[in-house]
Amino acid sequence: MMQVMDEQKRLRILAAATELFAAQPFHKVLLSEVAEAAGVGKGTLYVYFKNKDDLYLSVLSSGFMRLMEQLRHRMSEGTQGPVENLETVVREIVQFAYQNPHLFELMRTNTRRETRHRSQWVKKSMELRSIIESVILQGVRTGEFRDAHPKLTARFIPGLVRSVMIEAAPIADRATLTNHILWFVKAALTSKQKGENPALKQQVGP
Amino acid sequence: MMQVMDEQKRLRILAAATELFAAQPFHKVLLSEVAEAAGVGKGTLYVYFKNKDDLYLSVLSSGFMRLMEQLRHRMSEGTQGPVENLETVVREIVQFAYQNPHLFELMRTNTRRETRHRSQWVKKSMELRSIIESVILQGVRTGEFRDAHPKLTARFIPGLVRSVMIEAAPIADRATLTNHILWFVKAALTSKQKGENPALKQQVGP
Amino acid sequence: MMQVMDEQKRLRILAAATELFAAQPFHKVLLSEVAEAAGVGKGTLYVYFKNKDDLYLSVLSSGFMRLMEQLRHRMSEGTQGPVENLETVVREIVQFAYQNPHLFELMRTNTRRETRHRSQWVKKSMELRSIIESVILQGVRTGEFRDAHPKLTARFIPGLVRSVMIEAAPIADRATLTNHILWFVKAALTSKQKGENPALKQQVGP
Amino acid sequence: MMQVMDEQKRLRILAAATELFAAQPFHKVLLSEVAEAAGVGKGTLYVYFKNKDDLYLSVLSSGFMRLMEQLRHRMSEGTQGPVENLETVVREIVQFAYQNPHLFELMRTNTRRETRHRSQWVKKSMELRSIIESVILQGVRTGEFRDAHPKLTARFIPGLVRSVMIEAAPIADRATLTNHILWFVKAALTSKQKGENPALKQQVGP
DNA sequence: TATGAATGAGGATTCATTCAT
DNA sequence: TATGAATGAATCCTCATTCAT
Repeated sequence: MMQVMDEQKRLRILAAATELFAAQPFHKVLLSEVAEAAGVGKGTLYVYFKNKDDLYLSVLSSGFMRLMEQLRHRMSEGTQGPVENLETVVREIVQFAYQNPHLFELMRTNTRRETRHRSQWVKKSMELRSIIESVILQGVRTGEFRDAHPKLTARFIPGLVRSVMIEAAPIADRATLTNHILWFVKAALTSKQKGENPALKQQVGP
Repeated sequence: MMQVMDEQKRLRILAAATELFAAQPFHKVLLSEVAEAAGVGKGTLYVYFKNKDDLYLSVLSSGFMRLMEQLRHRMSEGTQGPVENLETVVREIVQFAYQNPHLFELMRTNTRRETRHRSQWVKKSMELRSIIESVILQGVRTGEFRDAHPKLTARFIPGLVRSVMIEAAPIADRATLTNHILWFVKAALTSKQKGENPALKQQVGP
Repeated sequence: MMQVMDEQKRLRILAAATELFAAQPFHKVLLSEVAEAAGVGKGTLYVYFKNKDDLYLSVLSSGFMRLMEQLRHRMSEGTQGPVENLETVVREIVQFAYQNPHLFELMRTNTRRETRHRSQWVKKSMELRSIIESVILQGVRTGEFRDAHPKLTARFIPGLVRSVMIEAAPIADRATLTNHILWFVKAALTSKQKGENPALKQQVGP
Repeated sequence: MMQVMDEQKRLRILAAATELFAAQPFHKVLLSEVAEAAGVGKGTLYVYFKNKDDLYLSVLSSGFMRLMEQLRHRMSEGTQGPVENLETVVREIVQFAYQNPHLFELMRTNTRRETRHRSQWVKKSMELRSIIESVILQGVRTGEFRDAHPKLTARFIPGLVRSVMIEAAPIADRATLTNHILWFVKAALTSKQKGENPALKQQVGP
């Protein structure tokens, strides 16, 4: 009854909302402001989104999907060695974080919540993890990386990037940050350090 | 007026608020729920806290200060080698994260919000960073660590821990997680990797 | 402009609106629902009706006029005794009520609302009353009926039918209801009961 | 958590709402007006009522209960003959209709709808019917009344009164109306008319 | 000090109506 | 003539905050 009438308008709203939600906490963002920023009427928001929550979740969800799109695209461009691939992945995430600073800050928890967005989010989230994991596994296979728990590592790398972006951005420029993150991750994975990661008490789940 | 009469009550409120703020975004947390969870009247909240923002900041601030207390205490117990010290710091943070899971999830951005707490937060935050940084510097000095930007590293280590706790906790037990974090950080810092971190374009700020 | 082009469409809208208005109070009936039920676009409603109020009044008015048409037709078919005429009138109203259950439920108050329909309504309403009244007067003249205030009686007979239809329909079949109403009205008007209806304090108006 | 804090205030709100809902259609009644008329803040309405619908239903429900209260009270005052009892019942209903003209108009359909009010309404509704029915049965037993279907008659008498009040009120004074209704009902029930109400096709339900 | 009923500013949401196509 | 996407005025409702007890 409303489906995709004007995708352009939907995107304009999404863009305006992204900016505003990133700049202020949820409850300070007025839908009237979103509407004005998007150049549409207040009622129009409700044509494209169920309500404020839905709009917010859509902002998160769509941003995340954009990241995945780019990542999948880059990864499919010919095969590289694990180090190169790791660089690509990390650079891509960092670049995305720089291009969507607000959005990246928003990628916290809140996705736990209900709704139709949930499933898409979970799916994309898993896809991201598996891309990272496969890169690590590739390195382990070639002997260039060492990692007793690629699954764990894969899970927290995006969060690590986010953490750096938020905490360290104020004191370093983009190139420095990117290099530092890359160095840190590569250093960890290529380290010859021994004796760590003793036998696991418990199997690591999926 | 508002001279705290019952510290126990204040702590009960803080504990209830911590849990709720960790479980939901700020605007979904109702003060009536906080009051009920704490077993006090709604009005009582205003005896101990200026308003909702103040309560929120107090939650962050108080938890963070607890962490600092412990950390400073542990660090003052005799001098150790940099690796041991790093282990201590990381273990302490992880332990704190386990003991205050809700609080730890809260350590997001929101430091934007100003109030009287702001300054305390900034101060404690700086203290934590400088402890971590000094440990890294110690290692660099002894040649056991390599790090072109200890300041940056110091900044994101707490966030790294947070990220791991949140993302990876569901699929691994405590010991595994702790070891994995320790390994990752130590591996990175002790790596003999070369060629990374070229000259900085810009001075790294304070 | 707005010259009705498709009488069929107009009737479809009217029928859909009748059903919906009968099922829910005015403010719960959405024009979007009416449009959908009628199988037309929302904007089309405004081609045939000035606004929501106008549509509502048209529903009442058109239905009522249909009743009057039938009634006038039946009454013109030769002259009968007052009892037969009363039977005809009541049966006709009951039959109409059965054929237009939704519409009949709608015959509530709302004549308050003004518009152009108002006058038509009032006119038709008066015509119905006067038919009923004339039948009663006929009976009074022949001595078969007794009624100190035919005007009053004439006014509430349609409402009486409506009341029976709504309240009693769930527990009795059509024949039973019809007979019961007929019996009730005839019994009242042919009763030999005395002593009631003392002198009126005030003239009964038009 | 809110239950019956100040019954007086609840009644003030109910009274104000009754007046306003009777004077205008639902959607024209503003809660801000109700609040002002009741001398309370807007938010207070929501302490005592779930929402606008709930307030509306409460108005209907409470009014109806008031009628039942009075009626039950009057009926319990000593035993009378069926004619006297019928007079009492009808007079009581008429009197109530005069005292609550708006409310009486409201007693249309809308109760079909959901909610907690529903059950109370149904219960009171049944009680009213059974009082009327018992009076009719009493008369049938003493031979003073004739009625093949007291259940049906009992069901529509309140609606009959309502109908008269609405349709005929504009042209007659109170005494005239009351007497006319009484005469009509008594005339019908005491009529010696014969031959009506042939065998029923179907049992009359509860 | 503790409370929770009362409040009303603030903002999300609805839906009749318009108008470009 | 027919449409339905767009609109924003109109209002319901929320919830942090106050204050009398």
